Amino acid sequence: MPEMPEVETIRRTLTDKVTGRLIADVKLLLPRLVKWPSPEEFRAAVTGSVVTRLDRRGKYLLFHLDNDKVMVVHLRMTGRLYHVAPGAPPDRFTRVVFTLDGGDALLYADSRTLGTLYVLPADELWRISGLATMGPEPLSPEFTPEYFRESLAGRRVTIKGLLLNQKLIGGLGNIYVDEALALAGILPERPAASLTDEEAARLYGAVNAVIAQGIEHGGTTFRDYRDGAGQKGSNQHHLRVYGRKNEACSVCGTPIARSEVAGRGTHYCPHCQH
DNA sequence: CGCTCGGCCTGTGCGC
DNA sequence: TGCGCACAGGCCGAGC
Repeated sequence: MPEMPEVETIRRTLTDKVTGRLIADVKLLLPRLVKWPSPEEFRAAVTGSVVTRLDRRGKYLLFHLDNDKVMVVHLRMTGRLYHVAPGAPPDRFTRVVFTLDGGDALLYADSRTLGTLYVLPADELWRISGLATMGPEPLSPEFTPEYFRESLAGRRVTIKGLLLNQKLIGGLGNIYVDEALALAGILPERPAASLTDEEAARLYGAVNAVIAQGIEHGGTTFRDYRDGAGQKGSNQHHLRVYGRKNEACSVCGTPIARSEVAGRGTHYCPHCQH
């Protein structure tokens, strides 16, 4: 579910709840979600450790532990990670329970069970290929207009497909790609290399803008997404095209269209985007 | 190497 | 009301 703004919101809302806290117990209700090492080793490594820092890279959350290991969580489509008080009502989709020393807990819930968990020595994070190959993130110093423009050169893939490629830009997903293209006035199926320098500059600014807006509004909740306190985001009220098929474009009134680009449901304004 | 497609899983909402 | 189908915010690996 979550893209960079959602994962960043989870990180921000969870930081104070977990930093400096002892993980007293780990219940793996669905052990196959642990991708590295074995579920037994995962449980042994995490139990009894203290969280020293909570980081994010792209859509990955990184819990640094005081045993020089890092617990890595990727929520994929429907994962949720949130803090609950002692005795809180159970989440129907709870897959992992991290009980903290105060009896409160960090829950990992996931209806489609596509999420992934790992624990690794801090210097072996390269074992997670998606982390090792991730490109620069929007709003980061490495993500420059020049980097973006050069990334488009010679690319025959659609501009939407390129924006979704985590090796080139880390953290974008289906919602924010559609939103950035709408803000920039560019059609999703355009070949990446066909963008002019002016269009590339506009899209660069739009990518940063929609991500910043998503974070500002605490993420986009359509169905499953919740922040680290279990609360919904509000960015769904500020979207231009995503999920608005047949609704009037806020700029020109033309009905928003939906098609498939790069294998994903795609929303755009057929009048404003070229 | 670049790119597309199928697969992974389960739940929900819609049309009939 | 019940049923089948389309669709879902991500990513990896196979194959062209």
